[in-house]
Amino acid sequence: MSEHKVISFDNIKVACRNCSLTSLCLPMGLTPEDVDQLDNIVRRSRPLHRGDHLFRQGDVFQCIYVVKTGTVKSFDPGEDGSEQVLGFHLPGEMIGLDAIETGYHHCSAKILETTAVCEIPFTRLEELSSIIPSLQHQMFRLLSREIGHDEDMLTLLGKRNAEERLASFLLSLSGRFQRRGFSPSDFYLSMSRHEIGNYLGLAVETVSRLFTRFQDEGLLKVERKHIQLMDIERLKQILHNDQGGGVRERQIP
Amino acid sequence: MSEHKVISFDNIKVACRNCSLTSLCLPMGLTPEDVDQLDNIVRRSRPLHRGDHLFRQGDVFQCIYVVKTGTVKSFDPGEDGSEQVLGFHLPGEMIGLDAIETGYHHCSAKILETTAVCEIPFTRLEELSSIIPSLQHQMFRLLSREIGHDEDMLTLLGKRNAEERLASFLLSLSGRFQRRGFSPSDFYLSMSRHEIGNYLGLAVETVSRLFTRFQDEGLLKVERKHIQLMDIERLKQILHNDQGGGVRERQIP
DNA sequence: CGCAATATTGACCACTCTCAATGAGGGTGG
DNA sequence: CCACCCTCATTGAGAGTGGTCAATATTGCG
Repeated sequence: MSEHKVISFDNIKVACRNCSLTSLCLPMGLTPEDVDQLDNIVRRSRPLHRGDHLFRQGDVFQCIYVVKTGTVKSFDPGEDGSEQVLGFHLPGEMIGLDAIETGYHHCSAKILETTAVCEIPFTRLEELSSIIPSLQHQMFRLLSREIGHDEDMLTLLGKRNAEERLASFLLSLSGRFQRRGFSPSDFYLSMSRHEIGNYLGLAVETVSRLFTRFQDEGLLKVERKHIQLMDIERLKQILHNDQGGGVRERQIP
Repeated sequence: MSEHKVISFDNIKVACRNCSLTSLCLPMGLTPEDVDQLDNIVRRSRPLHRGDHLFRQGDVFQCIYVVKTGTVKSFDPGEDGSEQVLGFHLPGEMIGLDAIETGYHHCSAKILETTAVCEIPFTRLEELSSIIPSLQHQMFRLLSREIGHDEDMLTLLGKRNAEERLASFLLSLSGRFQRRGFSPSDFYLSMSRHEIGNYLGLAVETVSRLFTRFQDEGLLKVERKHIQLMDIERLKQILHNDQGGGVRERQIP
């Protein structure tokens, strides 16, 4: 029966299975029956278009979202309109986990390119998690992963210079594309330079200059949104460059 | 029976109840019986001393820790010894949530001043969460809160200048002390200037200079570790100061 | 086709870091 | 109990990364 669904042409089911599989099920020992149960509570939304809001900060929290296709950015709109981009979400990635605590969305989420998402009503997901221990475990893992990722970003913003930040960003994208079966070295950016800079704590101009410099140094080719990483190894070297260089930052006794 | 424990002089039980209450139970509708069950799996560790490691990055993950008294700092030691301080944990706060994903600690944790913690074996906590839906919900909330807090830190590091960062840091401490019944305007820092700077993405010298400046401006009095906030309102104003000042950062269309 | 948004590039400047020297505590051992 | 040392904190001077302002492509959209 589970098999039936996988090979069926019931697009909605298959689509949802895809999202949930990627983020929720694949890594853990969920039985096919469990997956079916999960599938049953997952809803696929209408296609969303660039500029649409998936939700806004302060909205009542009802669903976790999983990107199926497209890209979503999450951001803190700030009290006065000064955004802070918190993340770019590619297919298979979840959005809205920060809303569980208060029941209201802690950040906003906006569509960067035509996107399909799966909606998972959180209350039902909780109910199911109580019944299926491995699903509960998987949920804990997902939340924990988010924390770990945010901590990595804190290190990026707290310790790395502009060059290292952009290299890290590109390599992150590269890896995420690769894991999803796309080219790790040839892709299109769905976000603007402005959004990249905002995300990395840099000015637009700095991002632009760095792209130019990276290109001049043969690290990549860039033409607007189109990126080709020519030397991934050297990009990785940038990350592990001068970390030990600063004697003073060596350690906190 | 639950009442009995509360008024008993079984210090260990009471101690553990205190931790679990603060972080795990208070905000949610756990019944006294649920709390008892939780108490039964919570262990109180021996007192730890300054410099001790609670755990190290890469250690096998077994327990969530809740600070009972004292202060703990969590940090990413970095591959070469360049630390990134990720947080300072006061009584009632949890440590180790980022380890759930992989089963290995994602960061290290070190004692800043003599500290007592409660250990909560995570496997048993998971088992209990399956049985007690409101505990599961509370766990999801705790993890979500951590994500939200990290996101706030990303905004701090990505958008705020040195002055705003230190003001935000002091106000955060102030609020957390107040919530625990201590003075919000008169407290001792358990971390060094170096650690504060590291946490805020600033050099030690910058932190030191800012303390001096804040004192000169009458915002606070500082003498080594002893801080007295003299004008909390003005400190808060610093946070909401020039955010709208930059026209260019107004919004991302 | 033309306007608006986006991106690139240059010049300048400022915030913060780095380097360096001094002072103040805190702990240890004589 | 004091001297010594080591770490931590403070302060000053100078430098540099990256931000700001501004002008000019370039693109995309109505």
